[in-house]
Amino acid sequence: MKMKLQKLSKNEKVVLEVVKKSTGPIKAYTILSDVKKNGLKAPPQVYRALDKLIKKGKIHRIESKNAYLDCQNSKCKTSSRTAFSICQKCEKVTEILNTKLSKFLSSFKDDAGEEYQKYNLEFYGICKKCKS
Amino acid sequence: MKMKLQKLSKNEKVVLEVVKKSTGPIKAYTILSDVKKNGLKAPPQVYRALDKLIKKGKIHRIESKNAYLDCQNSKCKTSSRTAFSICQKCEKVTEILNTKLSKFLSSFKDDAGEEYQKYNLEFYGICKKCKS
DNA sequence: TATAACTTGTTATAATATAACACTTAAATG
DNA sequence: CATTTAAGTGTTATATTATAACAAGTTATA
Repeated sequence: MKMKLQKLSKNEKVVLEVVKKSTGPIKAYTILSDVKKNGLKAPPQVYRALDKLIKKGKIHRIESKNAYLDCQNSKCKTSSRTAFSICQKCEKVTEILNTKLSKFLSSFKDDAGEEYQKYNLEFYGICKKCKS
Repeated sequence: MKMKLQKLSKNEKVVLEVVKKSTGPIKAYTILSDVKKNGLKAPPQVYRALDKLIKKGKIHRIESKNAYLDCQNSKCKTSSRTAFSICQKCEKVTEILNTKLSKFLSSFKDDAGEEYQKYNLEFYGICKKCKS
């Protein structure tokens, strides 16, 4: 399966750095206020970069939080199959990299016998830290 | 496991009817314009009803679409464990009710050994109709 | 009937995201 | 290497989605 080089543009690099250095999922407008020192000024600049970074597998979007998270998987080439655990107390989000899970979901057939190339799974619970 | 009666208020009934008669996921402001003939006028009235309906297991929120869908599962008492298939072409959304899937996910343990009471899974693909 | 819990109505505004257009830079092609 | 095509950028304005805050009405029930 061929892969594009996925080189990053200037704005994409700037945005990715901000997402990377965030300790958790970060919101688009938080990114925007942060990258203003790099000369970026308007929402479309951030959203465009985020969209590309997602397509290039560098970050993920946490749908239930409208927030963006650095991809923790060094082997993550695409953003097509994602799973996360989300703490409902401290809001911590962790990417789940679990072969058994991804195999199960990738080969899952619905009642019509269809498989899916792409999925997003979000687990909600209380993380170990918050439990103790 | 005890269950509240889950009686619906006036606004909740009105909003639920609109969601039910929609052929697919429906957006909050589409609901709003529809329920104006029932006297509802402002977003909070709709959003409040939607939130309650979700809690009562009557509807689901499709996170990646910011849209709301009638629950197809007659036994659906809570909205805590959901799975959907989403056609990327025609946008059709179908709730997946599959025991093997729900059992797998309900008993899934992450690397820290934690299980989760709640999850939302969204599969993306091309539906049978769009394929043919 | 008092009172608590829930529900509603309303205005305003916050938060998230995209359209559209002009312009610049990089890459691919002959 | 000149051309032209594609990708990226900057900018303004606006669309879309959602909530805060508060006043008042309704229902359940102690």
